[in-house]
Amino acid sequence: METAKLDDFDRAILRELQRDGRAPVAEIAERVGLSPSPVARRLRMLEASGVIAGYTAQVDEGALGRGFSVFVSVKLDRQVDEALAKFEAAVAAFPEVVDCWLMTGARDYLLRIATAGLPEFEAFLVGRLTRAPGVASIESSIPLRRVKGGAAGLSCR
Amino acid sequence: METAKLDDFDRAILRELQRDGRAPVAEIAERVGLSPSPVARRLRMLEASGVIAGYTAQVDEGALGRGFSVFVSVKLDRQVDEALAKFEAAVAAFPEVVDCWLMTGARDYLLRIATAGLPEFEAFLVGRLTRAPGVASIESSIPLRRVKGGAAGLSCR
DNA sequence: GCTGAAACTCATACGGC
DNA sequence: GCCGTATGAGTTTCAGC
Repeated sequence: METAKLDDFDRAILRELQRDGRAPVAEIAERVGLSPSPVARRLRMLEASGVIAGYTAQVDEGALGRGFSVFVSVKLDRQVDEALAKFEAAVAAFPEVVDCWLMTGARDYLLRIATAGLPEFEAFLVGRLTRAPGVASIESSIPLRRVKGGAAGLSCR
Repeated sequence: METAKLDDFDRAILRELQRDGRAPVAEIAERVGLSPSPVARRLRMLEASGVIAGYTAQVDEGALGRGFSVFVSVKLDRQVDEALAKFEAAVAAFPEVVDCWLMTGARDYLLRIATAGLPEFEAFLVGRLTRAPGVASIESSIPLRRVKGGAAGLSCR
């Protein structure tokens, strides 16, 4: 897969699809100023090249019993490859972990945990996350409210 | 809008749509064990009640020139309503800010900034973010790699 | 509330420019 | 590489259970 060069039409199509991932080709075509055929062809190109990784419904986290988020930074007891791989495998298997980044600096990982509420978060923290392989210490930060985000670049204009 | 109660079929439909937001109704119907008609009706209900906030294409951040992320925590000089509102309005207008949370604790906001690279991040930081209304101090943390996430709950099983 | 069929909209392929 | 048309797939509506 090669990183294809995108022209203004491609970027316009991507913007429309970020705004509405189920938008019909005909509607996208009208908004970007093209007929449906080239839009469909560009779409297949964007999907095949990996620029569009997929499509997803933005489901309200509260409706799925995951309306309460906590940011957790994790430090491992060792930072060798195998230790990272084991911890990451554990994280991948926890549905409560909705986001996870390997960091530079004092903390090794930054995670966002989504559960139904504080009691459920506590149960996950002490029952599962602290027992994940290699975990040395954990710090939790509780957000009050999401100001922006959810879909990458959704509110960009 | 009332928080509707969801049954197992609704949750199955939501799971399918998180996995593939453009999945045809007929395909969803087959996977959840229903005929297309009730799936279409439930879908409209889920959209109308806000359980499905929308649909979006998962666009590769690198392809849009935003492949480099930095986490930034921000402290304001005051925490009264008007100060928060002004800062949040500024944040909403910055396309580089892809995620923003109002936090409890020592720092007021946690942001994820996405730019093309470190020089572009520096330009955004000193030229725009530090000049946003009310900003007192900023701390940056640079991630090495995203381990999990992107679409809420995508890797949940 | 689900099923199945009919009407309609939308997506894909092809010929022409 | 785009436009316009034709064909087939997918969506939506409605009668019946």
